[in-house]
Amino acid sequence: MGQGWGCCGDSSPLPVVILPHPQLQEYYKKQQEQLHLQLLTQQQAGKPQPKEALGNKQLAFQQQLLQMQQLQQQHLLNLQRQGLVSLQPSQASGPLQTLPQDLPQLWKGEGAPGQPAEDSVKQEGLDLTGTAATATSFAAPPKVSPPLSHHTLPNGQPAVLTSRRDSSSHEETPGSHPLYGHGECKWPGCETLCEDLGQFIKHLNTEHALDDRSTAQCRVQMQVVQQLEIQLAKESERLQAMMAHLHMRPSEPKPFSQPLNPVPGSSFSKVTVSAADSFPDGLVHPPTSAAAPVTPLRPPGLGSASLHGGGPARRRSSDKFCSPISSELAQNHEFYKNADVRPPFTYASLIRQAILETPDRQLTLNEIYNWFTRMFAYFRRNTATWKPSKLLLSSSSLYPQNAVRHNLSLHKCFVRVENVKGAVWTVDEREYQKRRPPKMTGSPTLVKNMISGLSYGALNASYQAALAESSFPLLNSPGMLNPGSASSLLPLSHDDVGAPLEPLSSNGSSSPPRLSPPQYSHQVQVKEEPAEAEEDRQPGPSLGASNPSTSGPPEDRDLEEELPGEELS
DNA sequence: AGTAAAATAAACAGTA
DNA sequence: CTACTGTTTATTTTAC
Repeated sequence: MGQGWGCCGDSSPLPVVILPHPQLQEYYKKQQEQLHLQLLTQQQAGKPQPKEALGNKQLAFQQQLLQMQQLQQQHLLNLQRQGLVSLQPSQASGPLQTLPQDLPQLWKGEGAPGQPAEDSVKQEGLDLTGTAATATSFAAPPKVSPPLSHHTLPNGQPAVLTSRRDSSSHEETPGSHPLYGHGECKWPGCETLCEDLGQFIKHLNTEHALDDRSTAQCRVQMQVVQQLEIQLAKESERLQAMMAHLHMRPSEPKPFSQPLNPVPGSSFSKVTVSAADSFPDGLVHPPTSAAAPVTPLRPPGLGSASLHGGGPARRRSSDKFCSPISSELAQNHEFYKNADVRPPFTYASLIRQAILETPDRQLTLNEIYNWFTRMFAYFRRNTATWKPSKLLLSSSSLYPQNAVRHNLSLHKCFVRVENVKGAVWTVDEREYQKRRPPKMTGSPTLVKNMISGLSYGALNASYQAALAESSFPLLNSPGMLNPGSASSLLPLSHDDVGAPLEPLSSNGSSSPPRLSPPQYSHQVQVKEEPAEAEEDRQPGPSLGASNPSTSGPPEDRDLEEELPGEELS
């Protein structure tokens, strides 16, 4: 090795945490404080209140701050789900450590842990009231007593830390009320205890009827929300900028960050497909322009799998279930494209993916090269690894080389087909499936599910669940775990489905070129079997020449039953 | 510790 | 001869 593994040095086991929880909370507390003050002033200026009302107002504000906090925590959660904010291992020292080993490498880079993030966060702060206070206070040790500190819950726990209480408002049961939770009225400033919903409703109607006070409180609440939205927009914007910045310079510590917009599911497939399809062949992105930060990237949320990159040298770790490659790739397509992270897939699976992504299911060697460099910033940046062993530093357009060629030649699953223009490479799906014995690791659940041949959705879910479970506990939040559905729309998604457990049926006709059989006119070279024991399969012919025409779209051969009982290994 | 698979490196042959 | 493509062998790493 020793080639240009630029940013991915080996072994630097300390994950750099961007925003440790405590800091974030402090930060948000500060924001709340500011907001609190500001709102207070607004209120007072706007319309003078009787003293008592003011006291009441303060209570109301506190309540609102709680809500605001809740929003913020949700935001934080979102960030965490996206992997933008790693969970401070420091606090959850133990089990959390299942974080992908490569994570450190992603973060590793330059020195001071947490520095950049902290800087960027504190530099702006909440500008409701002039940033100075906010900025400094954030940087300052958390001794600043939050305005809410006196607002403690019965158990003495600062309200700040008990989002649980508020969160109930989101998970209401049919018979509940947004303003009623945990037996008390959640109207800003009102914590009246109500035995049941009925009583609460009564209370609501009497105490919080339509009057000046209620409307004023409502207005304040609106402002709170508004401010939060503004703040959110700002933070999002900043995040985008950070992303852009980092993508532009992959040599920087590379968080697996993604712009906001965790568009769940829906747009994923579109983005991916279009991106994959839209690239003209042979187009190689200039390394420098790699950034496409504006597009809604999706988090490599799946966590570990996607982060298995880099490493001291090579690591194909997840290739055991490397079948999810296309979905994983689909989901994190943008990520790999921009982040200098080694994709956790084997060359073979990547090559296959490249080939299968094309309508014809065939690629020339050069096109495969291009696919690699196009799809993976990593391969763009580590061209040294790719260059032919020979020497030529000069020969410009030589990127992926030896490894790809080697793999193409080595694996029986890659079949060379000659057409008029030259030779193209295709995939013999059957061979590809064979070459991976169903030994897989991962969570027992995952394995079980795979073996029992659950639907892709289930499989994918459990896969993700397993990953999330082991790596990113917070990923378990409902929102983020469903990309499976999206990816299942992808033309290639079926490949993963079948891959892990269900080798494709012998028809394996693994997609004869759907469009242009003519090209296969010439000879098909069948690879020599090292082990002569396999006479029953004819990879080559099954592929190209034979059964041309119709062979429906790939989707057809989806989950064909029957697996070739025979092993091979 | 042993093994299989993959990554990596490199030599070499064929062809345009 | 050079560049590219393709095959093969050897070694090292990694995961199991």
